[in-house]
Amino acid sequence: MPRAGQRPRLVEVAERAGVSLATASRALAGREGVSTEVADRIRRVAHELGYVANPYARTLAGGARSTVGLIVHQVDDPYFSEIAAGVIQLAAEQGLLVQICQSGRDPGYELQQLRHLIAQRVGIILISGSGYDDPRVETEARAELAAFQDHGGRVAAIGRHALGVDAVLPDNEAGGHALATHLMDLGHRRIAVAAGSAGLTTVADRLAGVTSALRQRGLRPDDLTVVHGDFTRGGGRAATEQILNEHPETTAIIALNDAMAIGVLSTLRSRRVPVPAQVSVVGFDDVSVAADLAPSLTTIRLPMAEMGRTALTLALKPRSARPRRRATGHLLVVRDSTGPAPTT
Amino acid sequence: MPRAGQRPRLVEVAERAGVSLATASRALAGREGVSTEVADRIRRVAHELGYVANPYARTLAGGARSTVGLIVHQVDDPYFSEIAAGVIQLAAEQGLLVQICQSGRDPGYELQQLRHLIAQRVGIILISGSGYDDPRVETEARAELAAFQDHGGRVAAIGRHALGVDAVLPDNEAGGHALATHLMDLGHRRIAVAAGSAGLTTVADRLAGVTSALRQRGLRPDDLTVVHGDFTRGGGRAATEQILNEHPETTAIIALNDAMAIGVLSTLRSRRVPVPAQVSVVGFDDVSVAADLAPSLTTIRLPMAEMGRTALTLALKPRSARPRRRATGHLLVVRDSTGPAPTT
DNA sequence: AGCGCTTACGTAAGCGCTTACGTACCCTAG
DNA sequence: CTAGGGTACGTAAGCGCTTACGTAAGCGCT
Repeated sequence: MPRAGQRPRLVEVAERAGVSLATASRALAGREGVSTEVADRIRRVAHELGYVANPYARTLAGGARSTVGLIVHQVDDPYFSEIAAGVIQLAAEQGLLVQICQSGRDPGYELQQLRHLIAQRVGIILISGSGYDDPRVETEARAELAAFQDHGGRVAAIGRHALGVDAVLPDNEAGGHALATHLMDLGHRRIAVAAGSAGLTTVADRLAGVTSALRQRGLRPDDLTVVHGDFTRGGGRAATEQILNEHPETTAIIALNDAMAIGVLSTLRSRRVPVPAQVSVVGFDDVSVAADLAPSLTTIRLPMAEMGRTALTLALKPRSARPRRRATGHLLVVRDSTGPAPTT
Repeated sequence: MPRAGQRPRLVEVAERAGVSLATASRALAGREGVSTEVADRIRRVAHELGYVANPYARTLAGGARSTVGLIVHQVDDPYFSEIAAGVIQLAAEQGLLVQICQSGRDPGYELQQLRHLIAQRVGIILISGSGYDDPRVETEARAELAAFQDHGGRVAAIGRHALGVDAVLPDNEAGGHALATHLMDLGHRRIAVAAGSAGLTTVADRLAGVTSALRQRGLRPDDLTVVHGDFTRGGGRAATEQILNEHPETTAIIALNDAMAIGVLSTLRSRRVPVPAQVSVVGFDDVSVAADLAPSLTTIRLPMAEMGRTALTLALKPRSARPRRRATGHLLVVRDSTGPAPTT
């Protein structure tokens, strides 16, 4: 009996198709043990009725997980929102819904969000961030995720390793290497780095690439100034102030992500430092505004949307014995923010 | 009996507190009919056990809705991601999870996402967009939402009206008026508008504000060039090309959102048109990069995050007889992209 | 003392689905 | 012709929670 103004239930479909509840369920789940003829009829009736399974009942009864949880630092940071866009798009194609959380770059709060997601019985969790800088939190998160996976949950990390879960990772080190090499090719020798928090694996890796490139060219670590700050525009501004004040001889600033690079450019502009005539600037990520900045930003392009999609793809597969890694490509995009080092 | 490696259930809490399931449920829901003493004991036990209610069971049984659905055009557009950030933050404070969908600016697809959300029994739906430009889709969406609300669902719209639901709305017309007035105060008479799709209410309203301001100053409609495009950076670039080619006398461009303004600035730069010396540019929204562009963008500030929060607040209240409206403030932020009209 | 009313709690009936198990049937082999 | 086995389907037991209803105790009142 259809109930006035209510969504149809599985019983309605079953009745109209003249079968039992179990058969209807099996047919719609595509499970075997139903003759093709009957299954077709059930599917047709379901479609006619506009039947959509109630995900709460389905999950309660132990059925398919229909939602994926996504934890990002900040949705209004383009790096994360572009990743999120990829995740959401693929999820929609698969008929999955995405539950999104922000950790606000606070490891403790991120752990809390993670627990919340687990408590909410979200079946799949994607974490897009840059590693925990608090080892205690890292340990707890790892334990939490392990337990979650043991109960059949699926997890994938984006741009972050050392979490004991599947991960999609850009080659941060190679990217850092490419940036530094590009600058040295242009004659820069006095290079400063505007880095994010020291504890983030992303920062460590990108920085390692930079230093290894310098070493390859015979530059000493002394030639490199590293200022740690926040992976935000504000962090970039603060870092630039410090660099300009303490190392006025700097001719190139490597921001370890584009958000910082935007802050760097903004501060240089207000300080009336011509870019790239006096100081060259590079970023990392290639968020979409990077091309529209003035000057347009030389940076490392990361396929953010694709990284999000890949992570979801990984999480959709059954768990493997050991965590999988997926590398992503990267590309040095040379634009107008870099130029030859000034001849003093 | 606690089951090994499983999350505790309500029964476990009830048993340990020496009460029945019903009492435990009532106590944790904060419902009356439980003595303070017993309620406290139950809450304490629940906390000790790390009990978190299973949202699927809770929803199935007809309890509280624990997730809010949010439909945006594109998560990687700062306007939407800043709104989303507000929604997600407040939702987290309330212990709600946010299901996010992208419509990709396609009304048909948006309707589909809406249906999906409804089919998934999401209890609260927030729509952040700019109205449908397809009247058939609009009608269907309206019907769908009405039925959803009749079943107890809650809906709020952000920056969009005419949907028969609660809405939080910036005063787009006043904003448009303020921008045009600002430019005319600077002596501009040849003004062009880079507008989004003609069907969007946001576009219509902002444009109406612009034209009314011109009329107030005695300018004729002929003095205004309006080019419709996409509410994106690409749309801004295309519009600028057209404006520059067809109306080279233009001294000021009003982009009806910041994304377009970024495209406008980018094209002017590559065309070597000095801003604001030759052409002034204004945007609308004040997305956070606006201040960091070169030149920094004069625009109308909208409290995006707050708009998101307000929408959720509206949706959390019981439905009122007639749709509620909440106005948001707006503020003209003058920066470096506007200056006196060139004296020909 | 007896009545009704309120308060505090327990009992049990679902919510809509999945799935283990049971059953009827047909086919083939002995 | 019967035993054994496979296939297609039905029966019913939950999943973990909310809540309508029932009940017992305590209170004031006549």
